[in-house]
Parts: sequence; C-alpha cells; structure tokens
Amino acid sequence: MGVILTQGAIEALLKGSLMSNPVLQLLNLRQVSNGSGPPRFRLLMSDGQHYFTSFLLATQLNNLPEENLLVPNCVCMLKKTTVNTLSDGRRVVVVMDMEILQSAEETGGKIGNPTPYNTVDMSSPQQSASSTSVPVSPPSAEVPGPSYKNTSTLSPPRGFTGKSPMKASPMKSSPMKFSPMKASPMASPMKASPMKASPMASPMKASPMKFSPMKASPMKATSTSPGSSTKVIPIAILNPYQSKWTVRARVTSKSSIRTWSNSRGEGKLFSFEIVDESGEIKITAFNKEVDKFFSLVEQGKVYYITKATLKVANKQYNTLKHNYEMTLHAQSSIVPCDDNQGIPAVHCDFVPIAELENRDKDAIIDVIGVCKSAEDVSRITTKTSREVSKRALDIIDTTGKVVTVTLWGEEAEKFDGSGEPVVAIKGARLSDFGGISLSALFSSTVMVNPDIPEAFSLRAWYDQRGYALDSQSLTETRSVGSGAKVNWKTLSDVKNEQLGQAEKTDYFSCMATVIYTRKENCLYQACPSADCNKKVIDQQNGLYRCEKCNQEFPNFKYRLLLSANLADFGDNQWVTCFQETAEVLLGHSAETLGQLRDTDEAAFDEVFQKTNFTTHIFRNKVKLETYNDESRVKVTVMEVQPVNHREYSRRLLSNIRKLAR
DNA sequence: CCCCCCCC
Repeated sequence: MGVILTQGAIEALLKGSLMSNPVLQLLNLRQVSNGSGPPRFRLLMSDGQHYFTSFLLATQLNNLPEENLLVPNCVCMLKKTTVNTLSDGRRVVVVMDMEILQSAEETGGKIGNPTPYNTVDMSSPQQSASSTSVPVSPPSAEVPGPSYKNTSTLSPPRGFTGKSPMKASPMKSSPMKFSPMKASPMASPMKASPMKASPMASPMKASPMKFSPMKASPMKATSTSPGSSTKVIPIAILNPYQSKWTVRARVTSKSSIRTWSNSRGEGKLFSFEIVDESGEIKITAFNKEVDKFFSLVEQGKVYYITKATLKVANKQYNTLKHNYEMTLHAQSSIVPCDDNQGIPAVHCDFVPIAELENRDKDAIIDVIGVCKSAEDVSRITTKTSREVSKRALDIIDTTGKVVTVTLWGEEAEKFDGSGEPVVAIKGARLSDFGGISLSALFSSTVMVNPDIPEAFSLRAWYDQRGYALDSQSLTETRSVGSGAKVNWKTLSDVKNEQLGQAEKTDYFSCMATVIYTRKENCLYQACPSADCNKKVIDQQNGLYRCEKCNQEFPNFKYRLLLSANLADFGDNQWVTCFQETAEVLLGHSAETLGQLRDTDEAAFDEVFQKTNFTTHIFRNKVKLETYNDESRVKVTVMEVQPVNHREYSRRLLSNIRKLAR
C-alpha cells in the first residue's frame, strides 16, 4: 500500500484548476472504438472521493492496456491531462501521460467508497440550449454504480466514437428537403460504429512501472499515418522539439489564398485550422505549398499531417489556444484520412439572436438563422484604401429577432440568398454598429443550409410560421431618408394619411404592380459631363449645349425620367422614376433604351409592355410640390426591389386584415 | 515569409 489518492482531484481537473500529478485509482477500462483507427481506451478513475467515467487514454499510451499494465485497481499518477468539453457540454479528461504507481495486485481492490462525479451538473455557461448537441442523457444511463462491469453496455462518450452529434441529426428520417451544405465542416459525418465488446485485460501480476509517451512501445499499424512510421499524437502536445510526429485532425476552417508584397518580398499564402480531441492548431502554407495543398485541404475533412515546422503562435493574430502554430514546407505531407473516428466534428455553440443583446461588443459567437434578405454584393474601400467586397444579410431565428450579418470578400461574393437559406456562422464578431450587428471575420466559417439539426428545425419553423412573424431587428436599418424602419403603406394609406403634405418629406415603402409606364418622353438627352445630368439643347449643328455647364458638346448621354402608374389592391398612384430606378424597373440601361428607340421601335415598345404588370417593392419619398400656385404631392421612387414572395403574402395578409377593420 | 477582420 502506501499510495494516497488525491481526493478532490477529479473535481479540480474538471474545473480546470492547476494541479500537479494527481494520484488516482483506475477502477475500470474498456475499449470504446475499433475500425481502422487506433483503438481508444476509456477509463473509469477514482480519486477516493469521486469517480468519473470519462477519462480517455491518449493513443500514445495504448501500450499500457494492450500490454496488460494498466488494469483495474491499479493506482496511477496523471502527469499530463487535457480536458475537452463535448458538444453537449460534458467534459472528458484526456490522459496524455501517466505513470503506474502501484499494480492492481498490490493495491488489492477499490480504495474508499467514491461516489459519481457528474460533469453535466457543472452548469457550464456555454452549455447553451441551442448548441449543436445531442440531448444530455440522464446521469444514470452514463454513470453506473461502482460495480462498473466489463460487460457494460454503456455508450461511449459522445463526440469521440460511435454516433457523432452531427450524425444524430434527423436528416435521414426527415421528409423535408435540404440543399446540401456547401463547404460544410459537418459534411462528412462520422461513421457510427457500434462499440466493440472488447475482452478486457485480465489483471496482471506485475510490479510498479514507469511509462512516458516517448518511451511507449511502437504502435500498431493502425495508429500510424500511411507510409510513415511516426506516431499519431494529439495536437495538444505538438511542440517544436519533436522531430517525428503525425497528427490526425479535422479541418475546421480554411482561408482563401491571399497575396502579400512588402519590403521582405512577396508571395501567397493560405491558412487553415485543424482540430482533434486534444485541441486545435493553425497551419499556414506559403507559395509552393499553396499550389500543393490548397485544393486538397477541405473544410470538415480529416487528414494525417506530418513534417511541418512548429513555431510559437503569434497570439495577436491567432485566436486558438495552442502555444504553437504550424508552417508547411517542402517535406510536409497532408494525406486524407477516411476514418473520422475520434475526431470531433466542428462544433458550434449557437447564440440565439435575441440573446445577442446581452453579449459584449467584440465577442466571437456562433449564430444560425434564416436569411430573410440579403443585399447585393458591393465593393467598399477601407480606411487603408483597400478594396473589399461586402454583403449584409438579415437573419432571423426562433426568437423572432433579426440581426444583420456582414460577410466580406469571397464569402460576400459567392453568397446566394435566394430561397431564404439557413445560414450558420461560426466565429462571427459582435459589433455595436446600428445597435447590434454581426460581422464575419476571415476566420469565420459561413455555412449555407448546413446538415445539422438546428438548421432543420429552423427551416421548419420558418416555413411554417417564422416567415410571417412581424420580426424585430436588433440592427437599426439605415434606410435613406428619415426613418429607421421600413414604413410600409398601402397606396390608399398614402392618401388617407396625407403623406408628404406637411412640411417634411415622407418616406414609405409599398408593394405594387406597374399598370402603366409612359414611354413617351421617358428619355432625354443629358449633358455628357460626369456629374451633370442637365438636359442639353440640340443646336441642330451636331452640337449639344448644356446651360448649366455653359458648354457645347459633340455628344450627349441618354437619361431616364419615367412616369409610371402603380397600383395595389386598393388604389393607384403616379410615381416618378429617375435614371437608376427606371433602369431597374425597365430592365435595361438608359443607353440601351436610347439606342433601341432610335433603331428598333418595336423592341423599344416591348420593353414597356414587359414592364407592365410586374410587381415590385418600391421605396418612395413623397413631397408636396408647388408649381404655378398649384400644390400636389409628388411621389419619387428611391429604390425598386424584387418581391420576396413570403414578404408578399405577409404584406397582403396584413393589408387584408387592415381592410377588414 | 502573413497578420487584412474592413463600410455605412
């Protein structure tokens, strides 16, 4: 005897307290996975006060159970551990290095009368209701009594083996249709592999022994990377002082290719992040390695990675916890690994949109919502004179709240908001612009229609009733003009409420159908100088005079000034569309229309025929105009937007209700 | 060896 268990060690480990080399007793262990990956051993350990079932042996220590050295009742010193939080909030202690202090025989049996320690009870704050987790099973199903039997049929800890939380999604049985997720980290769900009822190691008769990962006996072929004899080690223990290693990990995010040019030279690079059950690390590839690996590395997939340079992580730019980061070089190898087992899927802790109000500015959060509307992509210039694409989306979730999320660069360019997709973003930053808004970062992962349960239930909720909700946005809508919010009106409202008849200009939006467009005089010849749109006078000598510029030009540009009659179910209204809005409405540029009118009158007429009876959303300003002592309101269209059909039904319904009152 | 996280 003589060993003393470190009472309270389990609680301390799980709470992340610093503790040096706690001594625990192994009460039981079993193999929790098989297949082509290395076997994994799950340990039930006791500190004499509590026992905890979710210890997992790092594979480099597999020789201990395989050689019957680590057997029930032996007493061990845990020299290096790491605590992982599973997707459902539970913790798993990964044992990276241990020493057996006393054999099972010497110990003789269970020490003390430990009671179960339940990690779920720790009410971890990130255990959000909307996390991509499977339901937490009652402790009784997971933690058996002290008589933990070898023949136990307990499920292995989730996230490691067997069903992954992703696989637990209802997609297979759902009658709904989902578009496959693009570049999805969850696109390759882990294979569910039934746990092997492995024969347990029989107690051994050996005496105390010491083990360390470096001295561990060679692993079985399954635990080495293809074509290499280096051991697969956990990401968490990667450091620059090891020469031969392989990690097996899932890509959680991947950047696009970027180029740089500075005093030290120029080149291109991309970076990605990988995860295994022990931790995460960032990897960067430059130049030739970009060509070699960019297309191979896919978000969500698992790879063996070996022979890369480790250097101290620059914490200024690297948000991961790992102290090191990797750079690929000519000898580096990245080999796809079909076996997902033991590698956690990308995990999101979705924050409900309404909850964003309670989070701090600059917080990095995961969010999921239905994209109700999306801006067109646009180019902006940053303060540092760089051009970048941006696109803002409005997303809504079951809290009924909407928030604006801005995508940047390639994400902004490739995003397709048609069909109101479910959008999940991992690692967006909370901004205080417009009150509350979100911005994707270069490190964010944007997932469209991801194959995860949250996406399915959100889709169902939105299609059934979410779309019709009178939702509120946390982000102030910065519409041109006075108001913050969209001021929906029917055309009869505009008259009844005498919009624009007071001093100030009023703004309103309506959904209406074009019933007539006045093609006569819709085009005029305007001054060709850049910022002048003044009508020119045809001098009939090949020159056009602009009174405003006090100049004659050999040319002019066509501009549009279109009168249209809009109607909704209750009224109609003449409106004016200038250049941009008229071009949108007619579907052609002023220049094209000018040419058409001069060359092909039938085709010109057809443009107007086709425009009639089209329905759009019009954002308008309405203002009282006085001309020759006569006052009347003039409605000018500021913006023409396509009808969102859900929005259309919603507006129609609300208008019908309004009429009924 | 990069290191940009932006705009209204």
